[in-house]
Amino acid sequence: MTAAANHNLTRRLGRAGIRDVAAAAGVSITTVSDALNGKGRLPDATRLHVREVAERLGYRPSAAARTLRTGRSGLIGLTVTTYGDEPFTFTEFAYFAEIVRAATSAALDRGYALVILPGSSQHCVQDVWSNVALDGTVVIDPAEHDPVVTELHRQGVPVVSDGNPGSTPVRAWVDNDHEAAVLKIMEHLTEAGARRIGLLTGTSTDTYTRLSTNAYLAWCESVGQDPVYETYRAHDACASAGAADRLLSRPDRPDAVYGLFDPNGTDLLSAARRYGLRVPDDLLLVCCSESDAYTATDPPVTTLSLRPRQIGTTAVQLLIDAIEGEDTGAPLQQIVPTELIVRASSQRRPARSTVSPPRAPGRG
Amino acid sequence: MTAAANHNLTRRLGRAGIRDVAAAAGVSITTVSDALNGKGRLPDATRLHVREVAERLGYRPSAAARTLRTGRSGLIGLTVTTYGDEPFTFTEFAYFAEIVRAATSAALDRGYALVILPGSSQHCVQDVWSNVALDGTVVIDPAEHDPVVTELHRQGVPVVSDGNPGSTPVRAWVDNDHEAAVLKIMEHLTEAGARRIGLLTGTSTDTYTRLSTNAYLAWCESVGQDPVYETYRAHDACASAGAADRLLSRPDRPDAVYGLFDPNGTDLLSAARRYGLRVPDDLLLVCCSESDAYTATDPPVTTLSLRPRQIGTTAVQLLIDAIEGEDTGAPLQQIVPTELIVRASSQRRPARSTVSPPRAPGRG
DNA sequence: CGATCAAGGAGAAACGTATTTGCATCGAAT
DNA sequence: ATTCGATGCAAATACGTTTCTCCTTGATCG
Repeated sequence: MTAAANHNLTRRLGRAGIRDVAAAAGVSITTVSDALNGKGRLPDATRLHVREVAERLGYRPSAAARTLRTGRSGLIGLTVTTYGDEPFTFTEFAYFAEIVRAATSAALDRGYALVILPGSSQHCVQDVWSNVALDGTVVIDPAEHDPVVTELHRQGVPVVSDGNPGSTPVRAWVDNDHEAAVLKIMEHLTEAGARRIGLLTGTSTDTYTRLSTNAYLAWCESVGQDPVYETYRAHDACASAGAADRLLSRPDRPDAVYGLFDPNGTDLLSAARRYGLRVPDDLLLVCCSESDAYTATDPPVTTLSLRPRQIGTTAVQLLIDAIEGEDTGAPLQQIVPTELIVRASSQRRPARSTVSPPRAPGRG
Repeated sequence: MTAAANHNLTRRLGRAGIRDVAAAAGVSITTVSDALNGKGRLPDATRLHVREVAERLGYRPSAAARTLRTGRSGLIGLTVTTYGDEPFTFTEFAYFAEIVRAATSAALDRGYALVILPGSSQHCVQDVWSNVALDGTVVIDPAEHDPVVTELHRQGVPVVSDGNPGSTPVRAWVDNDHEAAVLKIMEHLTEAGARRIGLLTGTSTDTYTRLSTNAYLAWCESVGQDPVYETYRAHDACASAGAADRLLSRPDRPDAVYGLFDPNGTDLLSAARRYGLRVPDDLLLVCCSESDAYTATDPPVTTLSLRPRQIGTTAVQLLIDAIEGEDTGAPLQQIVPTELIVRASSQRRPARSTVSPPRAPGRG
């Protein structure tokens, strides 16, 4: 009597295991495993027979057991900074949502599933993180010496980051060239006739804010313009409007503005309306956003897209390459180009049909 | 010599396991497990000592082993219908994104992680689904006799659905009352002065479309209005504009329209512009959308929100209750109320300050 | 003084799979 | 006729936990 047959007598409950299949097919566990996974040397007859029996019994291999045995779970993590209770920052919502969407898709395409995990600041981090077996993780915008990344690295879990990881040890990373993006926008506005370009930026010290602001300052220096900018707490949903207002009420009011964050566009638009400034005639406007809301504003606003879909996809590709040990020769650092979507707000003399006529200043 | 100590001699590679901790602490494996999990009856001294040793060794329990042993993975699935390569339908993007966001958050709050999985139509479904051990799954908008749900049910995995599951066997479900929502909108438009209300609806047979359309037809019957509606393939990104155009070019042109899908708002707006119709003066407009783009259109458009955040949260709550066997007494079917966000497009005489003056019809 | 009991902890059996090793059998080659 | 390699499959082991059972040791009580 085989072990499988013996086992078969002892239990009748629960779902069918590999042992049940072996018993039912009259073969050993090994043979079942080999037949189902296409390994070993078995004649086609055996293979087919085993598969047929497995099918009939509705056998599904236990993911947990397989993971334990092979050390591979087929799961990759994605951590998104959480503020308060909600994952994803509100203001960067469309950006994160697109990344998640693209990353999920890219992972599924290669047979992996994606798990969304909380960022370092969560309370019950330890719990949830250590309760799931990950083959690798994508970390969005890791802080310098990020504890999550450090821990993962210690455990030998490959990490790919979105955003320059600094000295944090990651396998690869992907990012935009934020300096180049700012320069592109400055050039665009200049060509559209801007004389003094202002910036709406944040107070936080994350890489994106820092690099972009510095690029702006450097550009100012290079063209001999005095910097004109206002900062605000970018993660405070209400603060944007105030900053926009401050920027446009300055004595040295700019005739063009670039806003680094998503809500800046609408807030600048309504501030401009309050001060009787026509866009784009009196004020050129660009903001960084993934939202399609700016196709329908009055006027439509030129936006800079950071291409979150490509970022998500690329990060996952790099991660899975690392997991599977495929040295694809792809550079370990990939730069995703940004995309400037030019709309009416940054063109001085566009086709006028869709642009509102000048109107008297009123209370917005 | 204990088994743990014995083991300690034999292996020196890889990460620390529970055995290594036991050996280093001079206790048995059982004691380590109990100490770390707060079980068994141990004096605080032992507990502390074990924890300290575990910490020093950087011990992290293997999620796979724990899952295998306990039968619980701490993972819940979320399946989102995928079209082509991308998960989430484009037109319903904001809706799905909000559900995912809220579901993720709700899951994390209760110590679970969320895995996004492909819908039934994917090619490699079998692979990815059976490679991850799930404690339960939220299925969005399951089809009648959905194969994924059926299979999960067979495996004893609890399922909660968003949308009436019909005869598909789920543990609980959550949905909006789509009929009530349509009636609410009809009343709102009527109060705003609408005489003939039109509908922009889809050709597909999913529950949402069907229920909403039928509710509209029933309402027409009850008030004695001839139905005025156009249908289009709602998942075709470009088709909406054509349908909006058709609806407004009819001889029996409605003086108010409700659009069932997200893009309908902007498309109706530009169609109205093309035909020289002022919104809201000549045409009242409401559409179902989660996008905040409609706060910034000209004029802002009244939207119906299906409250995807509450849907996602509730679905996850119900699912985890089912997983943990907590009969909270909560009804197994929960209705999430919809929210009508009234903006200028459906108010005949609003505060006019932000509304554009009438303009001559032009080519949009 | 022997029996009872509680505290503290050790042993060992699962959980369900993948994999390594090894045992037969059989045809062909020496 | 013996050896040999190839073929088809079974047994056993390991993956790292959790948990059930049981053992030991002092202390308490009748």
